[in-house]
Amino acid sequence: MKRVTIYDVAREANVSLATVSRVINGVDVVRADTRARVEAAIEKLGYKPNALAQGLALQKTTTIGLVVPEASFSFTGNIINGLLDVARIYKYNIMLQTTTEGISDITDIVETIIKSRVDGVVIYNDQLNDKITKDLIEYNIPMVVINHKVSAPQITSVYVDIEKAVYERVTDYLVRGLDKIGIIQDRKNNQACKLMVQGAKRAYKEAGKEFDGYLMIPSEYHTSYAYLSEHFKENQYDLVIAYRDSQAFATINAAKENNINIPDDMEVICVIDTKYNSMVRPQVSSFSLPSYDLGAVSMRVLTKMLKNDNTFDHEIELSYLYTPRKSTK
Amino acid sequence: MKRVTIYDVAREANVSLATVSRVINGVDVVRADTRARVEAAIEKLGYKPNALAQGLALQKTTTIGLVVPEASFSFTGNIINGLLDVARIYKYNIMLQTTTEGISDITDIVETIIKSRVDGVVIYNDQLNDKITKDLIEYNIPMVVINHKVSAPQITSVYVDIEKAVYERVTDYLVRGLDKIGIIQDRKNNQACKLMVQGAKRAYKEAGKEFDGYLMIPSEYHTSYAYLSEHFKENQYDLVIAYRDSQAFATINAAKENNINIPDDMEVICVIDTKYNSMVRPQVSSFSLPSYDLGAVSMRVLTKMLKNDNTFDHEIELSYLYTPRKSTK
DNA sequence: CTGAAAGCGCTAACAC
DNA sequence: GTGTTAGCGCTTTCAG
Repeated sequence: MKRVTIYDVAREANVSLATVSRVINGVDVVRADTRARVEAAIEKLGYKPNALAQGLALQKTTTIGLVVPEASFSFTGNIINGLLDVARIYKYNIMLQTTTEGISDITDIVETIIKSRVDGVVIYNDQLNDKITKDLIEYNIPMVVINHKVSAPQITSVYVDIEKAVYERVTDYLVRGLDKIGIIQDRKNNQACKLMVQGAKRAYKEAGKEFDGYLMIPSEYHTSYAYLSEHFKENQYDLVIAYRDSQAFATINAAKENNINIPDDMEVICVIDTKYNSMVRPQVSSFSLPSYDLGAVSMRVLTKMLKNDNTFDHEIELSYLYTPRKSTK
Repeated sequence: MKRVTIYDVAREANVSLATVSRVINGVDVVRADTRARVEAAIEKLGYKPNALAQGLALQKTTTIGLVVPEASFSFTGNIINGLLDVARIYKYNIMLQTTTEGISDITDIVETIIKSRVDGVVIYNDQLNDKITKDLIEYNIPMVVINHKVSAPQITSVYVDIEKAVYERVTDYLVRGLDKIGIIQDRKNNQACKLMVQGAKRAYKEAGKEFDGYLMIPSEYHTSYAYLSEHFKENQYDLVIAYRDSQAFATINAAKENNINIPDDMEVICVIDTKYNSMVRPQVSSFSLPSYDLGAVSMRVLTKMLKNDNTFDHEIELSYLYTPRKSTK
């Protein structure tokens, strides 16, 4: 595969490389016939601009880095879809990296992505903490963080207020006198769980009670299902809230095992759901986090950051819509 | 953000840029103390090599392009995970692109990916046909195609023999005298469905019968579920085979709706499954396509192609493992 | 063991 | 309108 360069095209069309550059960049000063000649040459030679060289010369790559956790691709997948859809509109390329719990340091990953000179990066990761975000800020590159609120000039965050979502729902139950509420730990989503518990605590506090329903899965149990099957033998709940739908399914299965009827004996709600929630019986009531939008909005705002368009907020809250289904009364 | 270049490091360390280049590339001829000086300078300045410039100079980017369909990220997600895991080992970066049915031409997508001078590309897409693969071959770039057998020197295919899988299973039923078998169309996976039907046809033919169980979902129905709920009122099956688990779930739900008991009245099998299959009741028997391996093996073989290591086959068949679960007797 | 210099492919002033 | 030329940041002979 011999590569054809801008020089080859120039020679073929009998013009200088500057002119070729002009036509491939749509600079509108080239005479029509010259342009035609150049285009013919490009076609004939099958010339494709080398994005690398362009990137070097322009100091921009029209590529953004995307960092997501490796697991749970159904929800993440939606985010990616949303992001890619708008990336395509603005002609951005995506460099994808995944973080593996424990194994890979988030900052390392961002580091390798930055080496390839992306124009900006989008991060979705539940393991973010203050130390990491501080490191990220130092990279001083346009960045948007999904589902984690951060405040920094170079960083925009796009998120849903999970704390509030849980707070509102829990309050609703407390008002009705239902106060045996459990929140299931999700090992992969510390941050989200923390927010959920915070929301619950706030609701309980306002009701003059104290929240004590955090269901930590002991490490000897490999799955929530295994633990809950045991746990439900001794404990009963009015409502169980899980982060992802898969956990809600596990909860429901564990309940069935103990002859606990959903939703009559116990109700179940999850925060994020996937298409599988529509195929399962009973379907789980959820907050329907706008996964696709999370990705799409993030990319959209990143394009604005990249062109120094400041007509946007640095903390963008997307709303959720609580959707009751068959797992609640 | 002022960028620090190799020149800055050279000046700081009082050496030439050639020397700096040597140390960052681990060329082992630099005297220890010079090396130390350079490393100190790198550290002090926070220098990060510009992968773009390296790519230009080296004519290789250590980046591969990955093209996948936009939907169904759970199975695709596993492929991506597998691919990324081995990509990380070999220090490859990933440029991700998705194909959208109808909207984006696969060849266009590959084209934009090639412009960024990736060293190779991996494609997973069910809409591939002979015309497209022919175009792909012309790009003359190391390429591996997942789940679609192609024969070309520059292309390696990594796949599971779905035709055989279905053939074997169907034969098994036919032998037992069960010959009301349906295969559900999957609009997003033409190719896979075609293979499934081929397998069924072969089995029927060998049994001296003719297969007529291809369940085409009429276009006025938006979901398989909607159609099957109707369809099962009039038709009955011994076995229904779906491509993905989500379709199997739909089938099961539609069956329940018609008081058809799974697996007693009708059995259900799917080809690919996701983690959701373990959370659903009844769990669906499946062929357990090795999604993760599909990605991992593809990346592994691509690295071999890229270093002209020819110790591999150009058609790599991965095996499936038929896993009976609760949806079959 | 280290430095000088050419070249990777392209863009963007600056001339003409 | 079009051509010339100096970078963009790095690698790699080739000298020394």
